Amino acid sequence: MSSGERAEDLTAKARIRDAALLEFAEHGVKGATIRGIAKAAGVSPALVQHHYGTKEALREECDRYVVKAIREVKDESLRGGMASPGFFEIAMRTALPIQRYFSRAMADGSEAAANLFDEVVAYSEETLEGGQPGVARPNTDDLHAYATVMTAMNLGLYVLHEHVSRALGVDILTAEGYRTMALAMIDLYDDRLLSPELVAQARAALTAPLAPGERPPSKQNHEENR
Amino acid sequence: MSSGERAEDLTAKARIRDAALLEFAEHGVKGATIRGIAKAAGVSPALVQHHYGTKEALREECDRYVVKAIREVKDESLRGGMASPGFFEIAMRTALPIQRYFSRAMADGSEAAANLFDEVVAYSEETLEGGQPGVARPNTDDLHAYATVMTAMNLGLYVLHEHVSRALGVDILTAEGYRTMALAMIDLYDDRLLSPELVAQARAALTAPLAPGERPPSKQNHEENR
DNA sequence: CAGGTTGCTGAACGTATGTATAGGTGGTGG
DNA sequence: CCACCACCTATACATACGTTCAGCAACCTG
Repeated sequence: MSSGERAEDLTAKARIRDAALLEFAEHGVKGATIRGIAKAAGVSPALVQHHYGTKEALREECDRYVVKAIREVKDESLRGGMASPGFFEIAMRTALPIQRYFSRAMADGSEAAANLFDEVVAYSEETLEGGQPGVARPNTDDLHAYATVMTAMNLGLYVLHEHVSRALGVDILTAEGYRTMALAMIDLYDDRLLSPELVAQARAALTAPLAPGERPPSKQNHEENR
Repeated sequence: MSSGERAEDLTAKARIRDAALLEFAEHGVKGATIRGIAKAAGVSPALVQHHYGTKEALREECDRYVVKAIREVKDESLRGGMASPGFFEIAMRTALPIQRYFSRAMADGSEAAANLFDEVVAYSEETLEGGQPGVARPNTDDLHAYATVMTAMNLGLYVLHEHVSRALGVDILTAEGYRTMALAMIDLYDDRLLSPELVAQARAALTAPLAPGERPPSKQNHEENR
């Protein structure tokens, strides 16, 4: 962690790992090449094999490294007795290549990413359940689904960071862009966007129309006329 | 959009396109192969080239097709004079392969996906600004950022559909799973999760703390002191 | 029926990529 | 000095991939 390392201070093995992090994040696991990673790390392609064996093993090492780094940040912020739900903190204190790799792994779908997702969901669920100071216990029948949706929404902002950054005109992976985004998030979370009537109506539409015995409609939706 | 077509009723060219949609969505643009697409479509690899020339051209055709389909659904729901912000409707009325392709394209990053994202943001912004019945105008200084974040969050649920579905125990791309997710979304949007104190605190922390000596952000909206 | 057009296939080619092998260099211990 | 070992490289090889090409069958069109 700490990201205080200068590129030249690292061993070749570590430089390869860091380069792989970025290449995998940029082009996806399939799109990244050993040769590209080697060039980015300033070594020969053969050295990549020598240290990590296969491309798949290198990817698993990246998974391990990223999971470990994120866990450390998470635990650290837990020990700090944080007030906020933790997303902000965790996001900002995690090094940029790790964020990018994690976001891409989420979309690409690796086992490690899946485990980490579930872990973040569980963590959110605990936080929401436990009632951190300033964080109300959500008003919902299904806290797990609530935490899942909330987690996916927050992570989604990073998975789509390219588009969010473009729309906002600032890279959200920088302090300035992150601030713009976070402020909008707070506005959104602090907002009661939908009127009580519309909420009730939507809830009714979603809970009712699955008639008993009816097979879930494959894609058509309910009649919404009046 | 109908999607009432049976697989065998389609021309080979259309079957190739449909197969490409799914293969691109499943493995990404780089991961999908001409041979794999051909096999899925039940044709020879050479026919893919014959109809679409190159892999890149095939991808562009998929982009066009998907953008067109989503626009049609969007326009249709607009003409219907919808009440809700539209995400639910648009999501549910779009055929599944198109959803999957679009979600993946968002993460992979194609030009068409970028344009569509911006378009959805603009559409959300108008909807929020215009004040649909039941939808309050958001309480924010930066409506564009608000709409951007909201759009990314909603789309993020689909980009991460694999993980959301796993955590929820139901495929959110089915009616039942979608219902579970949508109910949680409504709970979330209807909720004031953060206490006013915490919100104020977070806002203060985000607007103030650009360290002294650090260059002030060029893009700030108003009131920057300290 | 001749000629052409359309839809489609099998085989082949050039290239990029993951991986395996042999070798080379520099420092360290005996 | 020699042997060893960790670190690193150049080369080679097999595979998978995108793409090209020649040709076949069916269907018009005159």
